Amino acid sequence: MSRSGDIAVGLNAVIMAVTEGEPRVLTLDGVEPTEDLPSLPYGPLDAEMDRTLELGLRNWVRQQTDLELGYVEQLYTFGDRDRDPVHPDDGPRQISVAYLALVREIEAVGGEGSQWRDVYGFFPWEDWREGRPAAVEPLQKLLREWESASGSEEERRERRERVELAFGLGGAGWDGYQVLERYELLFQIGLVDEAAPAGREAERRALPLGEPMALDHRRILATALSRVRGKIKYRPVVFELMPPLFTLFQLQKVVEALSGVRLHKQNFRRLVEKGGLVEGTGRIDPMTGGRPAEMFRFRREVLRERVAPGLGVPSPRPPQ
Amino acid sequence: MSRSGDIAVGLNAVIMAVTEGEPRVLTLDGVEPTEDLPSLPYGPLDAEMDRTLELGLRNWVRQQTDLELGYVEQLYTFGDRDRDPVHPDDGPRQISVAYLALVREIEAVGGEGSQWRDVYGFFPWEDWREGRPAAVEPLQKLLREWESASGSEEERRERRERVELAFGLGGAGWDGYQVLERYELLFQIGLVDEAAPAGREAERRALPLGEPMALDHRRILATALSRVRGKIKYRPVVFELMPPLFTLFQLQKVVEALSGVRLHKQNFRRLVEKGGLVEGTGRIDPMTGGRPAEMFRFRREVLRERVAPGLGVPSPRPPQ
DNA sequence: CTTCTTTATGCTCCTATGTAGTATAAGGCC
DNA sequence: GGCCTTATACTACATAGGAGCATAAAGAAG
Repeated sequence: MSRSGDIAVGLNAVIMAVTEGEPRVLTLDGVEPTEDLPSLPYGPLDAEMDRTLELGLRNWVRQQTDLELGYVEQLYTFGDRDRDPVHPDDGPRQISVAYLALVREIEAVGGEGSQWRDVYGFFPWEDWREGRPAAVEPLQKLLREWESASGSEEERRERRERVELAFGLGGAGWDGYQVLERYELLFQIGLVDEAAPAGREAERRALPLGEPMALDHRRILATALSRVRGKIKYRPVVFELMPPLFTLFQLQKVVEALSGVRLHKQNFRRLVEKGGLVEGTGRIDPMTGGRPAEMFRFRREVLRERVAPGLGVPSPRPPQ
Repeated sequence: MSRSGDIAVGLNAVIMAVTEGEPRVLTLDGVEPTEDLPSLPYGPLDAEMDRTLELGLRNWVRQQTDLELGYVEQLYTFGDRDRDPVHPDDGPRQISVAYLALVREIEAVGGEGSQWRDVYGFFPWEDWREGRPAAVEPLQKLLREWESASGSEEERRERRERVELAFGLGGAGWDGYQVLERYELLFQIGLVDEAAPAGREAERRALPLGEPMALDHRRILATALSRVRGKIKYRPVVFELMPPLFTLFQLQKVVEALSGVRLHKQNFRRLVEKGGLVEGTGRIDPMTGGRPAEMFRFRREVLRERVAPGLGVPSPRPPQ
């Protein structure tokens, strides 16, 4: 493996938490060469010091933010030459290996400029908890226009397929898992700020297209949200985001926050209890409203008992 | 992202096909510094020429093997400092981004030294099509010994949990998806050739531990098999491995080959037909034995109609 | 103290899906 | 024709997932 050209390897971290019912991501503001856009924390790989990529990540996250990461998994490696269309390539080729980390609640975060931000501030169209988000309708209209604005019949069909797949316009409903596909489609069409900041400002400003991020960081965040939504179904990763004791309703709220849909309360309870994912402790919650709720804890043993313990999210069935 | 130390970025390809009912992987023999062990094809990233990592991969695969890749997805990025315990680190830090590619049948492969090999030759314990593989029993016995061979109570419990999780010794059955976890466990225990070639030869030779590969390539292959087995459930990737027309039985054999388990014939048929994954063409197969079978083709439209079209593999329920 | 509101919890019904077995069809071969 | 093989159809049964109703237990309002 010899090297052709100059290459720099960096590590990106998508650090997520859910607080007060909102999924949050840790961002840095203004520390980048990319003006004032929020960015994901990242650092270079220290080829000599870091024995593994993941350890390297943990190290500089600890240094920069005083955060001790628990659950960490590798997400994806981004290495396109033109990762930042605004500032074209100069200097060494940037490869960055992105990681997803889940932390419980919002722990003390040191480091100047680091800040928790709502994930759905970057993807307003992904939050279906209060019904169809306002962003979806106008987006779908624009996508339909883009479909028909193509020259060849062949390309029109291709476009149509992509749009229907990503935005659930075909027979299939909206698939919460396809966060990345949707973002990339919007990016490619040039609707998203990062894509073409010089054009179509008026059109864009009229739409709820979400806050932009530096470089391709919003793409990385989309990848992270896709992964979390997928993984929650067959691995008990939610519990990485929960305190040791929690009520079933709190747990449900966290799952809803991540998956972006409302869940049926009774069925959710049945799912986690009969699935052996949690066990009751006699204790009672200091309450929120009505009848007090029991506090539960995660049952680690479930990992040994079941093949794919997770929290299924209802597959959005096609309307009708 | 400045750089500390010297780093080289390479691209690895796990190119899989299924022929005559066996999953195969394209390997190179003897072109490596690592003696005669088979290795996965790989090449350096050309920082100047390759616009994206995936295009870079496609380029040198085409050059080296005359193979035009269709379906390609990124697998994982390997960057541990000691990826090859036998030949300790010297020279630049090696990062390699591994990709999974699925090709139909065995197409003409140019390039000297390239060769298709059975995947289960590297992981004999993963093929449960003919019932429990011979490798499993002795392996489980050794794993149990390793469990109890620990000093502290705490560590013993940890080991037990890992073993039960990976090898289905707890209440949960064998999970076909955990290929990587199983390989890493065997590696860590030192049972696998790549791990400690100087020790325990006698013990190892008595066991069906699979052929070794160069460097950490067997780990990469394990990652690929995990991914394929997982993905097959919710995406119609099998069809990347099929010819345009096929009988349902042929399709079933390919799914069985990848997932490593036998499937119920009638139910499989119902699954793919009622799931809208395929459509019959009036044509009849030139046969194999009994009654002639109808030829089917993949229905691309299913992507638009269903959220997660795939071929569920029965979850191995705990015996009793 | 009673009533209302709120949240927690228990239970039932229904449908989709998954699993397994049985029966019939349509070829080749003796 | 009888017998082999494989394909295809249909049926019975268990279970998981979805939606709704009913009851329980707290605080707040009157």
